[in-house]
Amino acid sequence: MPDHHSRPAEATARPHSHGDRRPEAVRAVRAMAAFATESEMYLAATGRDEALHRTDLNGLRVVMSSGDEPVTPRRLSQALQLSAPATSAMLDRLERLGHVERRPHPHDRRSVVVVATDHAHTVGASMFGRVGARMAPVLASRSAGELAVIAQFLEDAAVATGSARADIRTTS
Amino acid sequence: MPDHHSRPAEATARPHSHGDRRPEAVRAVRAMAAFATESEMYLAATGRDEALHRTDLNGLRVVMSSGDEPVTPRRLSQALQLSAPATSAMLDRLERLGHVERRPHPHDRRSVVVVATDHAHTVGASMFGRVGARMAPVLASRSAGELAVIAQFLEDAAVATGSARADIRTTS
DNA sequence: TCGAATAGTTCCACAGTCGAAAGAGTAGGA
DNA sequence: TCCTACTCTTTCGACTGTGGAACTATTCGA
Repeated sequence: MPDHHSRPAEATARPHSHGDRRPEAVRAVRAMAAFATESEMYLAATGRDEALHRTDLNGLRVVMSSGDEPVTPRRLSQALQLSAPATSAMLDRLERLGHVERRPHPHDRRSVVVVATDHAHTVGASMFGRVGARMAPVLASRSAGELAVIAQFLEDAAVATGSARADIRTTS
Repeated sequence: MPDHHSRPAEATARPHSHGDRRPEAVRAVRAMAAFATESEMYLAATGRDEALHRTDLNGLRVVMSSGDEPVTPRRLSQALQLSAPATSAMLDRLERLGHVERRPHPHDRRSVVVVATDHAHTVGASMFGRVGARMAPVLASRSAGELAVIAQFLEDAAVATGSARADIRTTS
């Protein structure tokens, strides 16, 4: 997605109302784009390192962050915006590599419950640990107050991005 | 990539030195993961909307944000971590859809220079405009001082993520 | 009880990636 | 100046991920 360097970005960053033209806002938007791009490239690189496709990594993320809530193929399909066959194929790959197990659903015999294995947790630890190590000084050098501002902003930005994605469906 | 909900994340967020265990830091890391995930999903959704693969969108981003520097297939290949044939195929797709043009390189006849068309700028404007509209109130509600803190943090976080990606190559 | 709907999997066609190879061009050293 | 090694891009072919259609098993409500 183009950042503020490109023509259309600057021309259309304020489609309905006047956008925020403060230089701090421009810099923040550019920084968000750069961070999003680096995150995507890190995902792709770790995927190559672990022989996992991007979809597989995202699937693991959903399974591993579901808490006590059982994860079914249906739920994964919705969370990842994948078709049913693609979700099945992804689970085939993760199962073959020993990252997940399909278990019978406790009260719906059409379905299965997907659980992550210890191997998956090891891989996740390695991935998160690597970026966590590099991120530690970035976090440590900020005060609690600054981190709270940053966190709140990113939460709001995530919601806004999700709304923009929903806008695509309603305008198509 | 697993966020803090998962076991390995918490267990390994401090691989060498003690990580930042302040609740504000935990919240910030989680917010970064959520924002990165939403950004990736927005990219995928707009890609589907415009019949453009994720690689194509990233390619356009590189072409459109290159300023005066000529973009060659070689440079695109490096920026996107794609093989030469994959870069060629991507340019084929973008050219066929009228988003880019391949022009003769001014002083290296082996190469070409890739330029974005007005059509590409229109698409970029639409994509950025949509998310820009949703992001506008998020930016407008922050002071210049807050935005400066946020931007600096995300720039540092992007560098840290890039370093983590480089770490993959050296430890593999 | 039965029919409609749901859940997941399989089959198959399409599309994106990369290794190998080929052709054209460049650069540097003898 | 010329030749060799290297570079750049594209093409070919094999592999892999996605999604539509179809199938099977199961669930649920009339």
